[in-house]
Amino acid sequence: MPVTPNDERRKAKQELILEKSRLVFCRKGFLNVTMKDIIEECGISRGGIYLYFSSVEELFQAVLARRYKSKFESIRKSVEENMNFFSLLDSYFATQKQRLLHMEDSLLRAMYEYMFTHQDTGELKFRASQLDNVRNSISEILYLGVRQGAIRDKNIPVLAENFMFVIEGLSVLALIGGLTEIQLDEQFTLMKQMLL
Amino acid sequence: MPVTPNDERRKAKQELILEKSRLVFCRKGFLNVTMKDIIEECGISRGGIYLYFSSVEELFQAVLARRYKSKFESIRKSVEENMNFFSLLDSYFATQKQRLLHMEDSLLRAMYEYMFTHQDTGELKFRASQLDNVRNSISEILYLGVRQGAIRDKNIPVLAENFMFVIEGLSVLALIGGLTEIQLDEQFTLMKQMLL
Amino acid sequence: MPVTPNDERRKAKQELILEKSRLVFCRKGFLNVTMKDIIEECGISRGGIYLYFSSVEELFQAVLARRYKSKFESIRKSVEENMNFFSLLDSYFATQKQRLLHMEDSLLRAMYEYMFTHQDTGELKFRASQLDNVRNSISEILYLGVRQGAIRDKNIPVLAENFMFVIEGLSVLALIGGLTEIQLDEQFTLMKQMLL
Amino acid sequence: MPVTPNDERRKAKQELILEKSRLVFCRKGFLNVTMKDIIEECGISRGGIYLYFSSVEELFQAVLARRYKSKFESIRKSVEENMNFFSLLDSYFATQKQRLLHMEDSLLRAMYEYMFTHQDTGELKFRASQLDNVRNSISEILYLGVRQGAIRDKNIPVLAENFMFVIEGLSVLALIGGLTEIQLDEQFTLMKQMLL
DNA sequence: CATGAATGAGAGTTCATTCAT
DNA sequence: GATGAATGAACTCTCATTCAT
Repeated sequence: MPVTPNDERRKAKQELILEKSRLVFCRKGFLNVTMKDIIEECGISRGGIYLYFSSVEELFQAVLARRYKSKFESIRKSVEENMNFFSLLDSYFATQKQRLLHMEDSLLRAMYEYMFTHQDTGELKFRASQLDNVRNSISEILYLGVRQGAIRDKNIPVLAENFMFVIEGLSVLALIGGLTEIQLDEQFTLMKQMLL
Repeated sequence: MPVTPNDERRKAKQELILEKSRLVFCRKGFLNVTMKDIIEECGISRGGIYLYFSSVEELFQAVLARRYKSKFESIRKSVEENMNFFSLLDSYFATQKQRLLHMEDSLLRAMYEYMFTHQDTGELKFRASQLDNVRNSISEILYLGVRQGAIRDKNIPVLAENFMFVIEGLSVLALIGGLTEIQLDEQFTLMKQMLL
Repeated sequence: MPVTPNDERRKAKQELILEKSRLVFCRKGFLNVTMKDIIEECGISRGGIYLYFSSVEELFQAVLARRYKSKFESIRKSVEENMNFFSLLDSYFATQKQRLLHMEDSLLRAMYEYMFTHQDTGELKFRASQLDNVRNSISEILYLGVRQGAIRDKNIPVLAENFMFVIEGLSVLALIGGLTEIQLDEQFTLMKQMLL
Repeated sequence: MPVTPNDERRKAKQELILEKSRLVFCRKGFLNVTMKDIIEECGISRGGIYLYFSSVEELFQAVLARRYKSKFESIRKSVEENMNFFSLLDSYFATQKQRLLHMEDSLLRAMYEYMFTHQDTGELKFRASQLDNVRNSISEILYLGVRQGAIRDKNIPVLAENFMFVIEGLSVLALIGGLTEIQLDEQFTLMKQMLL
């Protein structure tokens, strides 16, 4: 709920709030976060937060928006630059591996909590669109492989979606704390085998 | 929770509470359920519920425990009876399909909500053990296929785990409302192809 | 917001709350009254009041309803019993005089505050209907006088309304503290002269 | 409120604030007006208003003071000029009628709200003095009628006060939305009859 | 003088949990 | 055992007022 425009200090403060809030959401998820948590982390006053965000929901959406703004840009870029398929695939898997092994820094838990409790309000399109992004990214990578002759053009969309589902499943297991590096490697290896 | 034994009425009442509560959890998930919802559905008094369960958490755990007690029994039985592999696999996929297309009757949403908000308390082993069950069930089915010569014995554990992850991913998408029957069929078809 | 019916203790407590609240409304008007004032006067807990009334508004309406339930009954009765016109008129004026000279025990200030701040919500019909009652009471008294031949049947409705307006004006002055007994007597005397 | 003199800009700004505030008070009454409403209507800054008025109360008092400064001047003038009594009376009633039928442009609602919530502070003498003005104005008009031989010199003070009360009663009804033009005309007609 | 970001007291409301009956 | 009235901690949100710039 911005009150007045054109102010750099405002922007800076907003940025501070978003960053501090992100830490809170990573630590506590979404549902257990109260405005009190936010203001304590930000060192701001009880009423002050409302000058920037009028609810935890709005704040969380802003945190997500900021976070995932340009996450899939680099992949697209690599594809356009016709990077070597296997390198790109390995790089993609490596990135996912990093993410999955360090869930404590991730907003994913918060996002799930947000999703499941906001089913009715239609605001969960956010996560759906994120999944779209994942699928599209994988899809682009696979089509790159096809163009480079590295893999056969056999049902790429379904394959991409399969990888997306596996990664989502891995994410859930990671969140509940039962995912090992070995399991991860096994799955990524299997996925690569599926391409041949 | 007093444990005065030899009281059938107590058992019956407990059962009633669990069944009614299950309906509530299916309808509202876990986090939006209050004691009021429970007691209203059960027609029990506000204080009375505490004679059986001392918190919504405990109640939910009991509901889950009752629910998933003998869910994987039939698969084990079919395996022991050396049922035809492809029939069993199709049957398993059909069961999953039913479940995934009718999430409104399912406790899954509630379970996710419970999981994500109870990370710290170590009580999320429950879901982990459920995933174990899924993996083991699939694993048993696949080894049946191997024994019947229907598929090759190639990395069955990893394959079973892969299927588990895919199903978990499908579940998430089902919960956020973006899963179609076509997507489901595509994935199940793909999984079958992977076996050959 | 009653939760359960048939309970005498509930009725008694409700009655207690209404009576204590009335005192608060007399003392502080309507607008400056908070739930805190109410619970402190009632010796009830913060949440407890919501078991009976879900807002100060609802509480105030209940106080009014209880208060003015059978206020105009006695007049009607006297009219039906064909009481002597001048006695009834004097009695009516005496009652009003008592009321106007002891505004500190009256809900009138609270009612004005309620009225003026609830113009839009259509709930101010309450005061309008009270004014109706005043007018009707006066009207009945005057027509009694006509029937007894004490006064002429000359424009009774307008006259009754005039008296109502004068009394309303007197009430306002009483509330702002500028009304003397002499002024009152002068006006009542004048009104009587108007009838001849 | 600093009183740095010899500053015309200050005077002008103060005047602007008073006029804009008056509009707000007419529109929203007194109690629902916040400093935010004022500063938005005035286009002044949040802190700036405090350079001129240190509270909504003070501001409202100033608005009233400005408003009713010379309201009764014209009547006095007409009386001094020995204007025809019946013309002046009709003119006075016509003015009142206009006011009573267009309460939405009036500060009266705001004034009542102010009065009733500021009983203790002794600042409600303001309205009392306004009523004095009304009574005095009517009184002067009636004495003019006596001097012109149009009416008898019979209890003019009490009669004037009676008219004042009726008008006050009419005002209240007008404010709660139940006053019709017919009722008004009836009362004004009745008042004229009382003079004969 | 003027600004508007920041403050913090305090209002309303909900709900798990207790305890006299 | 069973009841449900009562509790009070915790939460969200508003707004008059202050103060560094």
